Amino acid sequence: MNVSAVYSKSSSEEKCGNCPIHHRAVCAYCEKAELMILEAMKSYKTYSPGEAIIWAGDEMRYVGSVVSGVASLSQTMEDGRKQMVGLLLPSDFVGRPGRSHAAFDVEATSEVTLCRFERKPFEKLLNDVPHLRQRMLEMALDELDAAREWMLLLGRKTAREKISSLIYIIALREADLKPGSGSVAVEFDLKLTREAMANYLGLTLETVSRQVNALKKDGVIDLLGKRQVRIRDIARLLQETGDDADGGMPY
Amino acid sequence: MNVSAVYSKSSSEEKCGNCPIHHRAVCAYCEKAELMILEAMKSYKTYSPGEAIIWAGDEMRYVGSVVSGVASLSQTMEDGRKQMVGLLLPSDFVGRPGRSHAAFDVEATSEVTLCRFERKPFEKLLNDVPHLRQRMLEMALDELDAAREWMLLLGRKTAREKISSLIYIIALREADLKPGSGSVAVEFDLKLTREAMANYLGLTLETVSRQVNALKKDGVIDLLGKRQVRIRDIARLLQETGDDADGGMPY
DNA sequence: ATTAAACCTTGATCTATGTCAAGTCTGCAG
DNA sequence: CTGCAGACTTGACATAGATCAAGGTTTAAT
Repeated sequence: MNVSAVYSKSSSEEKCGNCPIHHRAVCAYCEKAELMILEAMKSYKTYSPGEAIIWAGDEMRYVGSVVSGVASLSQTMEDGRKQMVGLLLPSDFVGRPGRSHAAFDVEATSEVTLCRFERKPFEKLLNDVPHLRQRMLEMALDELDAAREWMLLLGRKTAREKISSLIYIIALREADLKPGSGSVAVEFDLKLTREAMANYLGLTLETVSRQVNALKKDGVIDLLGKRQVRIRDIARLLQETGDDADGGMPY
Repeated sequence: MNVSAVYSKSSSEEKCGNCPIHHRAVCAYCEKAELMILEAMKSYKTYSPGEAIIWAGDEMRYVGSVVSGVASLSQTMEDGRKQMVGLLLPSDFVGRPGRSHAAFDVEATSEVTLCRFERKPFEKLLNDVPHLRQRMLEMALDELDAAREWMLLLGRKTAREKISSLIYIIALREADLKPGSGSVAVEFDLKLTREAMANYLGLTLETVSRQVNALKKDGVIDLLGKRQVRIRDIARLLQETGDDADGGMPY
């Protein structure tokens, strides 16, 4: 099923009220009247896997929200070393208001649908609509916390802990979107190649492959196809991440 | 000379107009009238080197700006592995509005003076004063960019590149505060122990020591005392960081 | 059905950085 | 001046993860 098609076709589906990410995105706090302004401004665009959404240094004409799919924010060094610096899942915001050019590359990892606004008018709106800027600040601060959690992972965790953390985080966000899945065995698609995972975790793809299979061998997860993962025991997985059982994790 | 004493003694020095960080801090866009509200609310507090400003999990009664000195934001794993996730230099903001408990540890690295506001009233102000929330959002987004730059460093750079990047970044901020120092040989105090550097860079202190001395041996920097550094050739140092000569660096 | 491209796995080996263990230097308290 | 603590350096050795190399699978196009 092609989820994005739903959003690019029928205009009756373009009502913000029906939007699956409405309660989490920048627009989360907006009221009816405010949503109508956004509705008038927005346009959907769908990108295919591997397609570039914007390159670092490009002029940033649009900003917007990920409606479906997974995109990656990344940086590349001159010699080709690449580091993902953000994983953009549904409801995450793309682009930085108040900056005319993109600081990082954004690429569609799976098929991605964006709900876009032209940057300039959106910046104006940000000044005029309190609910919008309040949510924007909140999201920026949440992302900052997430980035800092990730710094701990990159700087201090072992390869096994890194892989476990990634799977755990994706699982949490997946479970969140499909509510009602308590602590039953969670099963989902990673939507990332081994190489993409490696770039996110600061590892090589070979190490990712070895560690994923080690987690399988040790009975922490099952693999049903290369990217389809079932978590056998969430508590066990959490242990493997090296994180405090309770603490921090702002996800 | 004890800089902080200046700010904790005479009340004539507590005018925001005289404040050395006024043009960069959260209050940067505030007008006279707005500054007067802030002046009425603020209090200074000085911490000695090594002292904790707040621990992760503590209730966050105050937020505020670093006026002088260096503080570190960090996270510690149960087994003691520690990662700094932010270096707080003068004008940087401490604390997260909209959150009641601290997510990270904040410690004074050198002697640190903070310009503090009680969190609750400050949050209210953030809603009422457009200039304040505008700057707050801008600072959050800048920090997010900086955190992402740091993710590249942690995930992909070699030890030598990491050390070079750290020295380069501190040098830039130092030079910024003492304007007029063009591309002359910059000389400054790192204000960080080898261990603090290691925790920031995701290395061990031994590796930091070896690489700092290697940079000295290779004529990139001079050491005048353990933490006093002179950069012989800034362009050369920039090369050693592995970063694009032009691109990114949001500092 | 056959082939090719993209992705993934697995093995053998190498190396940057960590770990462990002595030291050295500096400044300060007595 | 002496000794002590904290910060730093240096060496020898260990190892996690990188690198290099060869196949294996899956998907989809011809």
